[in-house]
Amino acid sequence: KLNFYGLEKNGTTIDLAKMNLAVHGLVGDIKKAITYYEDPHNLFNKADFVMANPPFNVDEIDADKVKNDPRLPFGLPGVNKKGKVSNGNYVWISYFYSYLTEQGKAGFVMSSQASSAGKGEAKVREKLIETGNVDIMISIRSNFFYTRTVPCELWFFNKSKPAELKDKVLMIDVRNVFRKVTRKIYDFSPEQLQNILSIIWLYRGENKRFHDLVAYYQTQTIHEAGESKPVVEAYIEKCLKAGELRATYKEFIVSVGDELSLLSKKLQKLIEADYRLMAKAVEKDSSREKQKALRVGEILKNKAIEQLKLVSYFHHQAQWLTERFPEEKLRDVEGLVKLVDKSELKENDWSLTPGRYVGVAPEEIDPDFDFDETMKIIHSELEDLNAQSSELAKRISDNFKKLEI
DNA sequence: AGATTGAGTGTAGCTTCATA
DNA sequence: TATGAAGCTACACTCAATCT
Repeated sequence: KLNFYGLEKNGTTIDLAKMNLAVHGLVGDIKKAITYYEDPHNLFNKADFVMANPPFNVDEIDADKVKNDPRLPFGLPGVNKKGKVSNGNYVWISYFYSYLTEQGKAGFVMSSQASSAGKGEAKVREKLIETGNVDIMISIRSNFFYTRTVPCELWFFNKSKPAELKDKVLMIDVRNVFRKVTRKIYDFSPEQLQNILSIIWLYRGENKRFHDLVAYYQTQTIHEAGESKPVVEAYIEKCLKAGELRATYKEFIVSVGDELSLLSKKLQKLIEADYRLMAKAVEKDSSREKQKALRVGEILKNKAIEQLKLVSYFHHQAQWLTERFPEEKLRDVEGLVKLVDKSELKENDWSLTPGRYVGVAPEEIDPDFDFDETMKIIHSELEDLNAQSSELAKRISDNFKKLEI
């Protein structure tokens, strides 16, 4: 059974935290406190797990008040001339570490600056790494927060690491793994989250879970292909030129693996092209009935495309994993992951920034982006807009003439 | 000592949305 | 459908601690 003990100085946030616990059916005690100076739950060496998202780069912690706090086992990170701790990040980090029991684990969000900061902060970091309990570091790109655009890093401590992983840190850089929710907000899709997690399974030797995930994606690809049948057939029924579409569909329904995904993409292209022909034909003769038929066609097209995309999507997920870890074992992957040991950290000023170790990823090609196709669409849109533009210019000019001033 | 940086700030001007 | 308030975005600019 888990008991939650929370600390927060903001009243509204306390209410939110309590609601969050209640909604998830959890029991917890959230106390109003300023964590820098107080430990009302007396958590020192008591927590099996620590989870936190502390404020970043705070510069108002009174150094005198915290300098003898037992929760700073690695010392003060540095004091500015105003008598404040120059940056609060390592106060938070030290506190989280000190709350852990002998087997405890911690995971928290942290400002990207902290993992490579110099001076006093580097000293604290060195001592922290020397414990051998820094487990995993993950870089997250900007726009994952709803209200701020800052990038961040996830830090994980583990005091019960197996002996062979002691003094090793798994560096993961997923700054180019994301899904766009809106123009300003990004997140991970459930599959992206699983894929990141599966790297950690390999690190922990839970290779079967990795294998099962790949197998799941493969089954799902076939399942989604099956689901595609009725929607694709519905479109073919109404389409303008059935020839090539029908032939490709015949191949599609009997194919497997890579070919299944390729044919799903080919079908998508053919359907898009056919729909464009359909739309062009209606423009010229826009009777109400034909307009209506076009709208039906558009709905059918969208349904078919959406479903076909799922086929290539799940196939792509399986491929993403097997390309990077072909033997279903952890290995260093350029730009994504590297298992680093203490000596390498030392050579790099004890930096814990994943990007520094994993290198730069080879540019990934968006599987859904087709340059020729996109160029064609943009070109035809431009032509329409140009036509409209010259039509409007002519009307404006005519209107001026009519004013006869 | 100078350059860089930032869970910075403020505001004009545009878009969106509810209302009459 | 016209109107105005609120919301949002892009831009210009701050300033001092930290970095080199």
